[in-house]
Amino acid sequence: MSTETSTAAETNGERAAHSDRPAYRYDAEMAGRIERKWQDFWEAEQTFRTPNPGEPGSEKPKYYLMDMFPYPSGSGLHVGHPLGFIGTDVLGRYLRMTGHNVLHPMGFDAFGLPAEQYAVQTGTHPRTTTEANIARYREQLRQLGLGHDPSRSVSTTDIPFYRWTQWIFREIFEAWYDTDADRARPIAELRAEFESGARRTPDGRAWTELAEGERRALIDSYRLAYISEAPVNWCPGLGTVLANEEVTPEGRSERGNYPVFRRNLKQWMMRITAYADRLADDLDRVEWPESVKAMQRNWIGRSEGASVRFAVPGATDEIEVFTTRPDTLFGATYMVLAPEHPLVETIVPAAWPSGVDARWTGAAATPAEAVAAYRAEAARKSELDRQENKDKTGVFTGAYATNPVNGASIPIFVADYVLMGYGTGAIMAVPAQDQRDWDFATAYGLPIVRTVDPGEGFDGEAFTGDGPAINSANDEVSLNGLGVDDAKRRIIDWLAAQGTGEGVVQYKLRDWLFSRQRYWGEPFPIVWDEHGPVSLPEDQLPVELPDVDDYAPKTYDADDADTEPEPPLSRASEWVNVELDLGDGPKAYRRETNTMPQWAGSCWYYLRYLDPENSERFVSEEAERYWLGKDPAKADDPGGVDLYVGGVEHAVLHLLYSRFWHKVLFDLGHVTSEEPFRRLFNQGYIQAFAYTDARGMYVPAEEVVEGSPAADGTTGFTWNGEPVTQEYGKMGKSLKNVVTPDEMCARYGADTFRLYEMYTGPMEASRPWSTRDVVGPQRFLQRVWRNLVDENTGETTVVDDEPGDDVRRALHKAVAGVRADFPALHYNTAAAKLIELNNVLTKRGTRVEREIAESLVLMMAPLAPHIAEELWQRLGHDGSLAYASFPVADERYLVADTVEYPIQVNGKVRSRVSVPAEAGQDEIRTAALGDEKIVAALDGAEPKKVIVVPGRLVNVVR
RNA sequence: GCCCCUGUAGGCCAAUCGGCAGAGCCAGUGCACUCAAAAUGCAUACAGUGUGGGUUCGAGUCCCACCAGGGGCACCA
Repeated sequence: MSTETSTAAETNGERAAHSDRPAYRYDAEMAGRIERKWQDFWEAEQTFRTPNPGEPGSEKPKYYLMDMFPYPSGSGLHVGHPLGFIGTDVLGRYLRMTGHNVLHPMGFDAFGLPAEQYAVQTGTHPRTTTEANIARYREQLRQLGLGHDPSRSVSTTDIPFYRWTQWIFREIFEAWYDTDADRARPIAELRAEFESGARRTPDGRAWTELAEGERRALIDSYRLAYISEAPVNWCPGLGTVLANEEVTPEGRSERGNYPVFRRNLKQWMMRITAYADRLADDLDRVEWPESVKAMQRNWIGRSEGASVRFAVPGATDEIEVFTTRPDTLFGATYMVLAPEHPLVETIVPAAWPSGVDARWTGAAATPAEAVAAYRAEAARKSELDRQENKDKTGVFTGAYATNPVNGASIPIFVADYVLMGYGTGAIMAVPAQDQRDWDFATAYGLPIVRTVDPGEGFDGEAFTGDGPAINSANDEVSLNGLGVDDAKRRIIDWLAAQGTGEGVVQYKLRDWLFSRQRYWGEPFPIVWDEHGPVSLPEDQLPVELPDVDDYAPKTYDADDADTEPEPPLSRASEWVNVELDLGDGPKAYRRETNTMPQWAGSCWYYLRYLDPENSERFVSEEAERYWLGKDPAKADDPGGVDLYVGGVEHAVLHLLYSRFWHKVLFDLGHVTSEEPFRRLFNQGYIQAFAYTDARGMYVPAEEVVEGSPAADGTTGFTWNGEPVTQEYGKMGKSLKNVVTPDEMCARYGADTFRLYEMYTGPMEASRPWSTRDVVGPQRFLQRVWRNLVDENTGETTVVDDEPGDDVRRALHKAVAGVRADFPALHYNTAAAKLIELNNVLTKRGTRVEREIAESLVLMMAPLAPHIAEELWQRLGHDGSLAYASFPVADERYLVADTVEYPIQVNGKVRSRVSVPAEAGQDEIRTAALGDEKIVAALDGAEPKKVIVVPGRLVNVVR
């Protein structure tokens, strides 16, 4: 604030110097007083306390409105953050005034790395930092006048909250996916099936023959939350595994720049892949932006194809491939295994076949050497290297496979363009119909056989389009002449009959890595005994985070890949080693020392808002059914939050994880809805200009002066006289372009700030922040105030006269428009209509009639609630207008007596005529053709055609 | 490379079913008020809708191609 050159200083200076300003002018100071007054009032009166089913008020139609909750960061909010929050608040306030029981809660996604890092540096407990940040956020949000129900605010770090996060984890752990019933079921039912013999064990032994350890391992292999050896990003220098996003393209940690290694480590996984089909299919049942649905479908990556087995003469194992183009099998001229494929080792012969192509051997003496060298090279490359370098490389294994459709002997290569992580890690290569295979075949001199006719004049390489099959017949089956889809069906049938393949569905979606070696997260409700993990019974929850001396995981020599993660909790040995009675008498256990990822709390917080105090259940059945239940009036409605607003950055992960958890809870009978969020809306972002000087350093954006563009192409922006370069993008501390809501509230008031944010564009549009434009909305509020209140006395100037028809028309036009705009989230146009109405009143210059004044105040209340409440009170009403009835348009004032029709001749407006509103088409036509300018334009000619659009225009074609 | 979104006045944005390109805000200009300025009020200029085709009586709106900006995916067999 010390370097302030802004108008805030000017404003304050002026006020001091000009005490002749009217005492009751609506300025920032007045706005501030009004805003604090009404915020206190709403809090004291519990205006926004929302009734649950059974309580008075719950008989109204309900509406569950929700924002994606924020992470309370140490730097607080900037003006971009509350855009969505204000948008939902406007809708909530509008819906309350139109008779709805609106639930609009707010909470905090408060586990996370920054608080933990701060703790590592300073020794401050993350809870201390987190709670301080939350308090700051609450203040910042409160001053914006958001109508949240404060009694429902939750934080994921609250122990009563994460108790239920643990409970849900336990439910997931204690469940398995029954693929026959296509739903999750309790694990006890699976165990019962094994015990009774209804379900057979994989090796056919009876349940009673299995040792306890074998039984446990078998059951554990079915669980929806399970332990797996998974390849993860292990960073010894930081002592933790990292998410993919936390690894740089160079294969180093984003934080600290330490080497990161792909290593198989034991981690907790969630079996989200069991839900792949339902997660993809149910996207058709929700009202979400198509782009987000597309991203989720893409992420799930369902593709239908066939699994085909190729025999390898001399080897015991077959090679199984996945292909989406089984119709091209006759064109498969070689095979490729991923470098990590386990069969690589077993099929490699001792020596090269005679006459092997020199390009295939990698100049190695034996296939084993060639393959070993290639695999070592591939292992060195990071995943990104492999993706960036699209030149096809590979090496021959020395072995051949037999194409099941024609018995052809085809060479088997190892190449890193085939990924172990997708399909079976092996492909049949069809260069004629796949560009990647074409590229490889060309480089290594492999044959190319077209099996789809690309048609006359095709001069491309691989042909991936549809066309009749050619060269595709054996003694038993012929695909020749069939289109791609028919050919696929026929060959799959044939493969199935032969026992060499069948139709299958593949997904890109992988199971979800769920454990982190961090302190500031939810502990797992899991202990370990000699056989594996055991969930704690419900009555032993929550498992609270222990206090520790050191919040950091154990770190190692940065290059020592062969180290093991040691989470901070593992050193809390008194907490880790416990004696518990889990039903079989007291026994020693070790606690799970990983913690859950930050996504865990956000997976279900929308459920806790419904019933935040419940200590018996994560949410009561009644509350869930009332707020989230399926709407029987809508076909195939999945239920869920009525409107969920947030940024697109959560398009996949958060929204997919939540949907997964919700479906598990549905399957287990804990909720009645099938989807968490019935309707999703992505708000745009407030962006900002930033400026750099000649050295590329950011300069304070607020102090940059805009000049006129110079002839040499420079933009004319200067800072301290120095030319600077303008950039456009995010708002951030390091970019020196942050504007905070606190500043805006101080300089203009919260209502002006709210109105500005809602007014500058539609909710879904991103747009630049422009402080100088904020005066527009402020002037509007000032004019409304001045139209209704005497600036010198503060008394209302409203009169009880009957308004004239002209004003009534303007009013009802605004009412009708605003009633359409608010529910559609078109706040920018709603505000424009209110400004228009107020401009009519201003221009008229007379005292405003009560009927008009009250309607205007009610209509602006969702956007600018504090000033509206204040005016409502000054107009003589007691209490809040939060539940007052929103004005209804009267049809009588929406129709005009006469309509002015523009008359076009050949599409160009030539004249206008006024016609009574109830005139029929013939009358309008006659009036138009009788108009003297039109008569002149026609010049005696008979019009070819006359188009009359009722209520719109007339077009005469000559 | 593939997919999605967006291009309207100096800036931000409006424009029901294809029907008069302008609702509103900022900045600009002029005037009033003022000793003056600020604030306030009043009045105003400014684009033919990214480009090129097409469909139509009529296109910002529909279709095709291209350009620019933003986003997503990217050897997924």
